[in-house]
Amino acid sequence: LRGQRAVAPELAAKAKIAAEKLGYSPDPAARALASRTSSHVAVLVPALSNALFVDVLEAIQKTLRPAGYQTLIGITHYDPAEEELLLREHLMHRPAGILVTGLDHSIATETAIARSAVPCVHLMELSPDPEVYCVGLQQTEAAVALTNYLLSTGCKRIAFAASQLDPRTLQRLAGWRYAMQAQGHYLPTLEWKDPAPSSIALGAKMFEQIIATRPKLDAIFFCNDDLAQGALLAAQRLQIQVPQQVAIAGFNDLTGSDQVVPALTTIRTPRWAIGEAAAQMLVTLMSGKTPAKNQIDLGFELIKRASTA
Amino acid sequence: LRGQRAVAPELAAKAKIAAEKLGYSPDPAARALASRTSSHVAVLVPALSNALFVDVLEAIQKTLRPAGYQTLIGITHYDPAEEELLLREHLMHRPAGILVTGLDHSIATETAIARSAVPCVHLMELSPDPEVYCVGLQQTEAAVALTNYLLSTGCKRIAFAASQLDPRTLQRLAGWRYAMQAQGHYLPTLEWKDPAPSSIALGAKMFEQIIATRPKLDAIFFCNDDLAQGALLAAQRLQIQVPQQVAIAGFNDLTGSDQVVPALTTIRTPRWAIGEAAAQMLVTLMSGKTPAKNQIDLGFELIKRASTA
DNA sequence: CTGAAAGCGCTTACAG
DNA sequence: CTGAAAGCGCTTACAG
Repeated sequence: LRGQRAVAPELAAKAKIAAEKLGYSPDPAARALASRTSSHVAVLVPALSNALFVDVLEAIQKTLRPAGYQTLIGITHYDPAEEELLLREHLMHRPAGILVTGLDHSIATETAIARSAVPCVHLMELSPDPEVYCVGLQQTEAAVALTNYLLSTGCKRIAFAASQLDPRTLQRLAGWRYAMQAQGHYLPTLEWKDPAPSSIALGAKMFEQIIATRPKLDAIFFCNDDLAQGALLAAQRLQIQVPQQVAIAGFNDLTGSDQVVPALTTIRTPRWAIGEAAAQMLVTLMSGKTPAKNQIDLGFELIKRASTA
Repeated sequence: LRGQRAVAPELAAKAKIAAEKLGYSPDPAARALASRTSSHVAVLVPALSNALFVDVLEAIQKTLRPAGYQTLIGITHYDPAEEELLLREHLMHRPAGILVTGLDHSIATETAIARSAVPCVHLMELSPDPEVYCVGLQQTEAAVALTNYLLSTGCKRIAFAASQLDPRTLQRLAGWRYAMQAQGHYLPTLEWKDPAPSSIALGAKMFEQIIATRPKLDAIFFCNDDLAQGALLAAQRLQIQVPQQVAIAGFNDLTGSDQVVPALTTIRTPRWAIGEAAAQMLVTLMSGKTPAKNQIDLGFELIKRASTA
């Protein structure tokens, strides 16, 4: 009835009809107990308040559901300890697969995944280890590309404003730093860090602080679009012309970034494609097959808009 | 070991120690099979692109996880047919409880829930039927309150701009209509409807269309904050003064609404409290108890900001 | 208050 | 290619 066994076709058809008639539906619990694996996939993301992950999740579900898997979403709040706890809880339920964000996890998380032998694909980043399954983009390179673009428009004093300070933000910081150093424009005082979660309100606050402290900046590169959107609003309140007085750029091309005034220069990240490809790779792994590649780099796109010269 | 049975305490302690030593962890699949119920709760929300539901979900998970339940999130995309399909899939897994958004569901959805005998709590709205478990607010009344406030500031020609046209949006439309009719200011031409999902970009587009068609409006009441935020940006591009030329109001008090220029007048909805209270009510029901009340009205708050006079 | 048996509804070897 | 038995790891009555 599951199409697993070589059965005479008429017999299978008869069984199917009988099943229909009786309204039979298989019990996932019994199946899970007998087969020692469930149809659940645990997905661990840092936060849904970052619209980025909403899009990733949407793409994951769209791919996993037709393949017969249920998605269990865990929100780690960017906290490795919470991630570890969530993972333990999910592992108890013997998921068929795991999708985790990024590559930086606690040792306990890493070993728990490895020991469980549950297939696992990493989202958003690319690992130097070719054995690790991951789908993402070169965060560092994307930041280099954006910084180089800002430099090419004549900006020299380009600040980097980081919030949350999660691994991907720090990779972008490294990319900015690399590009700035390459042109001899790097200064430690151009780095702004705030561990608070990114939001429009935080972006506004950071912009006010940065402008108050360093009034002669050419540009500010925010690690996420919501911060940059907030900065644009703060600039409007302070009557600071963007990009004439200071250029502003973001990262991710979130919703609204094409609407703000001026429209935001940013890096578009292929989050739907990442979610879909990662889910697809996991489906392959869960069915016992080997994916064509262990790593998929989906790239990024520099979006030039009016918030930079 | 589960603390269900009356057991001599020393014996229980001994068992506990042995369990620790052996690294015992119960198998949820076996438990589900034997007890005919799982520890899963299915949560059906329309979309995660509306930040409102991200907050509701966060509160639900925060309440359900410590109680030992796993959350299975289903996204219906505001489509009753998709909701029905999702619910069927979830019901197959015999969830311990269900949380659904709103009260308008397909007949098949309603009967499937009823037949399953799985406890179910409805989110966001309040039912006229006292038997139905629900936690939410009076959407209609909230819209009346906001409209009356706009009227009290001297606005007469107040348009209502609706997107998505889901049940809650239509309730708000009804509230606006009621308040406008009460003052004799209602005109059918003041109603603007767009079935597309609400977003900042759609709000900008709607604002441009409305202004082009009806240049002499006093105010526009958008059914959701993201639309209103987009409208504010469009007004800025068109150099239309808010609220001097036209006042703008939204609904939900989403993130950023306090930051936009001018800050947005809106209705703050208690979404975290709704998620928490609904999850709590469901936990009570799942443990076989009767909740204190079947319906919880968590109210709303009128937030007066600079986008209205 | 405690132990041991039966059974939940499947899947997986194992015979035929 | 097909049928029937054993067993997955729990919970739930049922004896003692």
